[in-house]
Amino acid sequence: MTRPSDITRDRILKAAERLFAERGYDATSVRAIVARARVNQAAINYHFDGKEGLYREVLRTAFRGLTEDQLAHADDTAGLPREEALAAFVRRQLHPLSARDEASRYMRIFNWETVRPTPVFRKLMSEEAAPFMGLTVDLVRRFLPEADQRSLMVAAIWLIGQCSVFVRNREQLAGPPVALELDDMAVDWLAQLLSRWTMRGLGAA
Amino acid sequence: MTRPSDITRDRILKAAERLFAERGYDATSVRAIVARARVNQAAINYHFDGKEGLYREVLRTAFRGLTEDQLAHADDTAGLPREEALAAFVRRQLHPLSARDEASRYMRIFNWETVRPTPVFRKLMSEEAAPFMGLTVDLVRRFLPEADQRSLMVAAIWLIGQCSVFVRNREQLAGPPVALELDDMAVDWLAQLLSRWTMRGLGAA
DNA sequence: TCCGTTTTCAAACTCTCGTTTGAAAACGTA
DNA sequence: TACGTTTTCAAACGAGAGTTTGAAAACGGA
Repeated sequence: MTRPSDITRDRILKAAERLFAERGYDATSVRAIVARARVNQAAINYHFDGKEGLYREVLRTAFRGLTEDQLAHADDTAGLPREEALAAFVRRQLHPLSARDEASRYMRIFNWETVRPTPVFRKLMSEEAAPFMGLTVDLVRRFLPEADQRSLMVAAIWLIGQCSVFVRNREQLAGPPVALELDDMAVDWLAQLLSRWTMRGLGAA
Repeated sequence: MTRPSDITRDRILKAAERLFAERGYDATSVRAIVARARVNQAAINYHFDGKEGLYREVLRTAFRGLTEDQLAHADDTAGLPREEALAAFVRRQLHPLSARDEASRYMRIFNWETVRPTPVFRKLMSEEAAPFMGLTVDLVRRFLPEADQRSLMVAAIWLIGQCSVFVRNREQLAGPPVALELDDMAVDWLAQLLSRWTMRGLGAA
């Protein structure tokens, strides 16, 4: 494997991932991508059938990367008491805060999409978000056993939203007027705080 | 006042506000703006010294409009019991869900900025967001009278984040796999749900 | 009314974008 | 080695972007 052509493909993907995360789809030019990847300009059209096709590929990678972490632990948490399962879920959702890795970039790509979703993203979302949403709904159901489906859905989004506001706005929150510096220890502290408030909110002791 | 030239200026501002809110800065062309405003293409450069100057002006308007809107209700809520004050705050934060008015557009322009803040926006934010944050911190302090400043800050962001996740992602949440349709009645129901969970989370009965 | 200023206008300019092209190079297999 | 295929490459294309231009029109005080 790893034929020369695959190397080119990979370099493009890596460069595109970084640039899309940093500037968004529109503001990222094909020329900027090929310059960073040090490949020819026509390579994107050859390997990905255009800029949009490349973006689709990057989005897929990002989505898998973000959700597989939670999905991989789905079985573990199912065996835990609901309080511990929730705490673990929150801690994992906050993970991009304590690591400047792929997950942070993936999150950033998603941020661009939340304001005005591209058709590519909409499709991906409607096709592949179900497992993750299901997992989250299952979790909140353990606290709201009698709630209807719509309430469970809202509770799941509520839970996700509480975490994502910190992840999304980390950079801004670091500055005035909030000045919230989040080192690794602070992230653990934050996770505990959020877990406690969420559990109490959903009616646990 | 309202000389003919001011009318042109105003038409451009109104059209730009709508288009920037809808599509963001990059994806909005000056040709689209002048078409909607029904003015000549050169008018933007004449009156605002270019697209960027126009955006700066729109951003200023948006910021003023939003902060005035939020802070105008600060006095009302100060007199209410903390539970009612919180409910009113949540309902107010969810307002863009049920109205397509100026405030919703302003919020949307801000959403664009949270992904990749322009220098103009950063400055505006660090200088003028303090009153709104202060208001929110005051509100959560009524539930956490003994908490330190950092916890209060986190609680304030937590509160804001719970609401904004529904506002920001309204379009996506309407589709699969969530399929959360939010008409006016549903927004009221959602506001009640969020208020209740938040209050319990922060330790109120 | 007259005249200098302000404002509008259609057209063109320059730049960057994503994509296409056709040939050259590299590759894999017999 | 020889040959068909895959992959790379430099160059150019057409579309759309923001801006500039210079003249025409509208305005406003004397």
